[in-house]
This record gives sequence, C-alpha cells and structure tokens, in this order.
Amino acid sequence: MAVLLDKNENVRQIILDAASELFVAEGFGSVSMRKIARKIGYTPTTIYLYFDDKADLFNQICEETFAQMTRNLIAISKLSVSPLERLRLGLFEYIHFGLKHPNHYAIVFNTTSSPEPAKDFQNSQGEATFDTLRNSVSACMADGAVVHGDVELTSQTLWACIHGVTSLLITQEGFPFVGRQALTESVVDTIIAGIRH
Amino acid sequence: MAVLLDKNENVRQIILDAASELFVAEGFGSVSMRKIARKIGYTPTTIYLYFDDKADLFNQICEETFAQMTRNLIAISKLSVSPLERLRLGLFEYIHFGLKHPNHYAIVFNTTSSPEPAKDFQNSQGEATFDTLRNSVSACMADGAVVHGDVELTSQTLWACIHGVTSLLITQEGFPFVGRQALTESVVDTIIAGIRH
DNA sequence: AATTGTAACTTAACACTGTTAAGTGGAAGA
DNA sequence: TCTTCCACTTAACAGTGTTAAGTTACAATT
Repeated sequence: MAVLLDKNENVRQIILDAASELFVAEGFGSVSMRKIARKIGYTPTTIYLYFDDKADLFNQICEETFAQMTRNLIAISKLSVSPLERLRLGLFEYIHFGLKHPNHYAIVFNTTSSPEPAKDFQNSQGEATFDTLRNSVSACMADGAVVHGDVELTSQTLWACIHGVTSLLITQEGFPFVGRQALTESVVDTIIAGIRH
Repeated sequence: MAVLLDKNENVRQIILDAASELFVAEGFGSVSMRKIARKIGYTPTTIYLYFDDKADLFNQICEETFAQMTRNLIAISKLSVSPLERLRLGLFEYIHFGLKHPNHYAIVFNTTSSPEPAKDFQNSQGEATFDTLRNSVSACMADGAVVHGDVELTSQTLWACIHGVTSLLITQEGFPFVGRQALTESVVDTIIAGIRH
C-alpha cells in the first residue's frame, strides 16, 4: 500500500519513472530491484522506503496506466453516437490499449494472485474500468440495440472475449495470427452480433 | 529439447512425476529445481542431465497434458452429432480442460516467450490442438450451420474468446464472476450465435 | 586380473534474486 | 549544545537457476 505520501514525493516519482521505463523495455521478470536502484543511483533498500515490495511497486505503475485506459473509455462513453457504437468503440479501445501496454496488461491479467483472493486489481482501478463496460452494455439494452438480458452476465461475457484476443496476441507472439487488426475486428464483430439476438 | 531417450528413462519419469506433482500443487513460480531434487532424493544437478533447464522441464509436463486435451477433442470430433454440436462440445471441452489444469494452462498461455518467436508451444502440441478446432469450424461451414467464410479467421476468433474465459477465470480468482458455468455457457452461446449470421 | 571407459550422479561454486535488521550522517528543533 | 529524526546505506539472510569439475561404480576390453 505504501501510504507515505508526506515523504519525499520526488524520490518516489523518480523510482516510479525508472521502474516504469525498465519495465516497459524488459518486462516484469527481467527487472530487479537492484537494477532499478542502480539506474537512479540509490541502494535497493531505498525503494522499500517508498514501496512495500516489488509487487506493490509494479501494481502502482499498472494502476496509473489503467487509470488512463478508464479515462479513455469514459471519453468514448460520452461521444454522441449510438449506444451500440459506443460499446463497439469501447471494446476496441480496451484491446488496443492492452496491446499498446503489453507488459502492464500481462502483469495485471496474466498473473495469478496466489494467496489473497480479492485485494489485487479489481478493488481499485479494475472496478472503474469494468463499470464503463457495464454502463455501456446497460445503455445498449435500454436502447434496444441489444436484447434485454442480464447486464452483468453480458458484460462479463464481452470482457472475457476481448481479454482473450488481447492476451493471446500478447503472449503467443509466435503464432501465425491472421493479423492483429483483422482478428480484433472479427472478435468484436462476432460478439456484438452474438449479443444482438 | 533433451533428447536423451536412451538414458535411464526411469529417473527421467521420476523427475517428471515429482515436478508435475509439485507444479500442480504450488504453481511454476513456487517450485524450484532444488525442491524437486529434494523430493526425489537427488541433487539439483541431476535434473539437468535429463532436461535443458526449468522451462524445458515444465514445457514437457505441459505438452503431455495438452496431448491429453487433443485426444479428448479428437474423440469429440468423432461423435455422431451435428457439426455445430461437435463444435460446441469442443469449445466446452477446451475451457473445462483449461480450468481443470490451471497451472498447465497458465504456463502455456500466460507466459510471453521473450527471446524466441516461434519455437515454444505452437510447434508441438499446440498445432494439433488448434487443428481440431479448424476442422470443426470447416465442417460447420460445409454443413451450412455456420455462414461460409474464412475458416482460419473464424477459428482464431473462437479460440481467442474461449481462451479469454479460461484465462480470466484462472487468473482473476478474486473477481465476482457471475459463475463459472454460467459465464462459460454465455461465452460459448454468444460466439456461436455470432458466427451464425 | 588389471586397466580403461563411461554412465550417473555429486560437490562446490557463480552470479544473481527479493528482502530486512541494524547502522550512519546530517539537518532541524529544543 | 544536545537530541531527535529523516533519508539513506551496509551487510547480510535465504533463497534462485545454472554449470564446471570431480567422484564413484560398474561394464567392457586388454
């Protein structure tokens, strides 16, 4: 949690920036606390004055990133196009954002939160992100663009599918995919067709 | 690759069994080479006589497991029901199998194969698994149960979606899902509806 | 029977990893 | 001046994957 907001916020940000840069370039596994410390001219121990542990540090980086995604999704939800079109654009934004930040996406979604069952991601930024999807689906049902049904079930269904493309394209780099854009469009088209009767 | 087939195959199997057991119980990250060695009464070094490295060892465990999934899928493809029903059953089998072997699934699909772009999974068991899906989709199109179109694109679309549920249910344990079975059925129903016009 | 070869396994180390208890230097407040 | 306390470091613990080199013990050859 690291609630040391009154400490030297400058150093905290320096750590976050350095870690983020290394993280994006090399991925979670290849970035060590010692490497980050070396990069900013401090001892590894210093990082522990600002963050609980390695997981905490990278979770905070990821939360910042996913907050940006939520902002993008909210912006889309305010566009003056049909609810269905807003839903479609939101689904695309999710996938594109994930593909643009593969390391962040992977750390949040390709990691089993072993001991704790609930505290990890969904309590913070995840809830907000999923809310935008839920609202979008709800609007489509109210509009009649999508058959009236269980908003939660439908939202989770859509989430599962767009997560699937994103995750697969990130982790299975070697697979001869038909093309990122083509596959993304096909998934979005298919699931939207699927929830409209 | 570890092509020492003529060596003491017994020890090799002992290592595989011990590693598999630990792996299923504790996951990849928590199982160390020393732990496996301790369990079977050998030194860690011995494992390297039979396997290239930790990744190789666990890849071989995963391949055995996924070979079983392929056999299950092939069995389903031979059932005397409609092509569409066979497709549906295959999709369910994929998801259920993944959920029954979460550690194996995660190591294959939630890991970025950083340096090598193509050798990891898809060259071996992955190809065979995906083939069954491709054939099933192809049969549905020939049958007219699914609109005629790009078999490859459609297959990859379906794969992405069923991977999505599987992956999400494995990694996001803390999320208040609507229910494993309900979500699984919803995803399968939605994408099947989506590819039928 | 003595020697050689080799298969199977071990010892000991390298170069890392995350993490922490205890210690240090200096600035600010009493 | 003395003391407190913040920001940071030193040094270590307990582990990790991995490997070069060494040791048995047994089989085959001379």
